[in-house]
Amino acid sequence: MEPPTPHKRTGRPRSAEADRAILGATREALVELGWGKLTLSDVAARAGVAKTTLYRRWAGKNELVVDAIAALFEEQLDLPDLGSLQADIRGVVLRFAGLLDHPAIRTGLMAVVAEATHDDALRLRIREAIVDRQKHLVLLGRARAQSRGEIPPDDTDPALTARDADLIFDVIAGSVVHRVMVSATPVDDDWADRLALLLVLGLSGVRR
Amino acid sequence: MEPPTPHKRTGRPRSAEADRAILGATREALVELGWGKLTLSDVAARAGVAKTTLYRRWAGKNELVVDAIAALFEEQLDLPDLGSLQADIRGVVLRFAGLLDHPAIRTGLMAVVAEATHDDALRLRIREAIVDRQKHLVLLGRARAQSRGEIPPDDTDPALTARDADLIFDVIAGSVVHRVMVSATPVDDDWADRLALLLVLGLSGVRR
Amino acid sequence: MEPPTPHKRTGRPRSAEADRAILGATREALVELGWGKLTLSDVAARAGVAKTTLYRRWAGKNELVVDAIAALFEEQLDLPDLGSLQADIRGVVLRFAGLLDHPAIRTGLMAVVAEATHDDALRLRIREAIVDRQKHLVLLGRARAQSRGEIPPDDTDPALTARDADLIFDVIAGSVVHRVMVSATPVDDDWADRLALLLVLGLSGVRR
Amino acid sequence: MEPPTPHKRTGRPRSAEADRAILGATREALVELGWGKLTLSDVAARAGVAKTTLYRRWAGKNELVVDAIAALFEEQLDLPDLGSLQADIRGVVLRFAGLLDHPAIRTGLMAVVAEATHDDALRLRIREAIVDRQKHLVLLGRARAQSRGEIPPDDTDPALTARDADLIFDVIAGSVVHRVMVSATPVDDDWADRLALLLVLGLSGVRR
DNA sequence: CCATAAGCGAGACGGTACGTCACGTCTTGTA
DNA sequence: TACAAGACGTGACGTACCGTCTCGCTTATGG
Repeated sequence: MEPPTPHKRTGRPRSAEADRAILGATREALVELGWGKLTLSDVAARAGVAKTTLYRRWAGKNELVVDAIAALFEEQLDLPDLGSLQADIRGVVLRFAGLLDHPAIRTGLMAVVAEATHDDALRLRIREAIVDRQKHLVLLGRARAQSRGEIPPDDTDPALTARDADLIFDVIAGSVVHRVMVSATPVDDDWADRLALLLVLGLSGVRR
Repeated sequence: MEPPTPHKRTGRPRSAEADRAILGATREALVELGWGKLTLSDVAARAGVAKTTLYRRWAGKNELVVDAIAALFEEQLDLPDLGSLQADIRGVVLRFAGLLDHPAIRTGLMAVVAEATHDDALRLRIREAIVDRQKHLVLLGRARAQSRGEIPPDDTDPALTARDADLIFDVIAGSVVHRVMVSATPVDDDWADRLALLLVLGLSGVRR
Repeated sequence: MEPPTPHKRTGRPRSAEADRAILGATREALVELGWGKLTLSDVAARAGVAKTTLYRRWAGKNELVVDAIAALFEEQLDLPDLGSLQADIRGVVLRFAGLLDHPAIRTGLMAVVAEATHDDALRLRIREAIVDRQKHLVLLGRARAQSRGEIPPDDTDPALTARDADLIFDVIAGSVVHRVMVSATPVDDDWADRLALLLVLGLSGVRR
Repeated sequence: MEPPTPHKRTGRPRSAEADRAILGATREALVELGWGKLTLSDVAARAGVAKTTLYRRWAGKNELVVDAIAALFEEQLDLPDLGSLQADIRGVVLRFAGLLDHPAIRTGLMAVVAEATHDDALRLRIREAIVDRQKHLVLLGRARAQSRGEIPPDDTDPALTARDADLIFDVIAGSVVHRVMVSATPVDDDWADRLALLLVLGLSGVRR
């Protein structure tokens, strides 16, 4: 969440307060207006900040929204120990779905992902700011399950380990997003249950 | 693909050639520029058509882009019988990933999905034009697996049946989309294999 | 005064009304605000016209102000026959000074001349729009004086003729401008009288 | 040239070097960019000085540029005795035109004059720093001509005397400036000759 | 068979937001 | 206290697209 464009040592330092206000105003505007109607002028006005201050820190709408959303992910997603692998998966699914319940997050996230299909720098930024930070949840869940004896200990080959984590991550995140965005059906306890069960059963043998 | 706004009989008829040129130009521009930078003036120029001609047929950017993308999904996917449930899943995963390999489809699909997050009519249109056409594959695959004896016959409750099909559909489609769009890693044979295995194992017990 | 950038035959024609409104608004704003505070956005607003319409016709503030002032010169400067060469000169001096009495014209004219010292295109535009159109007054005045027998008929060499006209023009215009701008003393009847007398006497022998 | 805003004794003294660098950079930028495009940030950068240093000494663009230009007019013009009134006039015309040959003087002088049209303090400053210093040449020239017997001795009324000197000054200076700035034609020997002749002849009778 | 009614290209129009620039002020750390 | 550096709020800039609106012209049908 710190300013993405760091600066030299000299001169007046950038206001950290401004950063906070801007990201907050961005989320607020995103909720009220949605991606399409959100304008940087409006964000600046809401944050009580000059437009130039905003452009000094972010290159454009995409970058700003990525950071604004990333901050939400940061604070919203964690993985409380619910006692079993299935319960842990169920928990993270519901939590993720809860995030996507905010219309602004839903819209903003999809919009930047869409833009990222033809903007590699943007895709990289999304990866760093949002995706990679959540992937550790998968690793954490697996470690817990191993310590509980629910799944066998790690492969000796770390490449295989990472490969499997990536698969699980794509399945969990992708399923939830597709459910919410495309099927446009809410993620309820029952659905989360069944997805968690599917994964727990499947995981038992996915390693070859 | 015919003009969505039909017109009276009299006067000079609308040029069908223009419709084709506009939709083609839209897809082309979408790939090059993405949703955000795509402008209707540019589309008109590419199509060799006046802006008025374009606005006579479509109400705005959303409608135009959805139509342009929907045309790409006209033909239904099919599901050749590959001998086992796992092979069938693997097949449909690779086939779907193949679709997303086209830049026009990748960019366009994400763009309209993003837009649909705050446009219910648009979401409905996507459902009808794109999603529902593919969902029958899940049902077909299950029927085959049942006839092979790989999974037990249908629940007596058709609601439960539909519920499960929806889950599978969200998992398959969502995982592939997330892999391609967010993780930005190609879907290869190995990944498809592992996803199919995960599902086959998981399906054995997901029914309660 | 017609649009400086002519256009093709096709498409919607430019509004002549807009041109009139813009030039009028420019003069009005020039009077109220002066050159420095005059903004094109404000001019557009006064004229009830979009900023784009303004930029479609003029490249910038300088060009616009030149045209706005030129129109004033056009309508204000003429040369009524006052019966003698001295009276005619006196008349044009007072008339020119009257123009420079408007603070906005004074400011605007000097500002564009100052800018023109390092902008050849602008200098050319000033020449064409303002200076050259007034120079004919010198020729007209001379012709009248010759027909009255106050000065001898033209040289047979037209180059010499033009050379002399240029000298007279620089002296009259320059003296008035210097009096008003630099000496900051009003041009009154007495001063005009004495300048006219100086010139009439001087002209009697300036030709060699 | 000393800092117009004097300061207290205590603390670090202001750098005289900075003053020189700033005024030099201002003249340089004025020639390159003209009044309109000249920016104080740019001047500061050229002078290797911070903007604060600049604003500590001058209140704004106007004040800075006037000081920068005034320094060029420090040394007074003189008037060598060339043997006749006409030759003396010719000499001062060429000398003044020579001054306007420097691009910095040409541009800067016009710029401050333009600015002075709506800034009385600025006009006063120009009068004191530039104009009045040159006006004594007119008086000197007249005295010489009188001692040569070329023109009659002074009026008994000193007001009339000053009045005539002002007229001559406006005519000479104004004509040269108009020739150089507006007509954008160089002042050559021939033009100076003819202007001087015009004045000598005219002066013979301008007194009433 | 030609009048009517639309379609069409071109491009101007009133808007709105953009992203940039310079202004003049301020807040740092260093001299 | 001066100074270099540079962030800050402000406000105009000139541009880009939006969706609408004339224009003058073309192309089908139907009275």
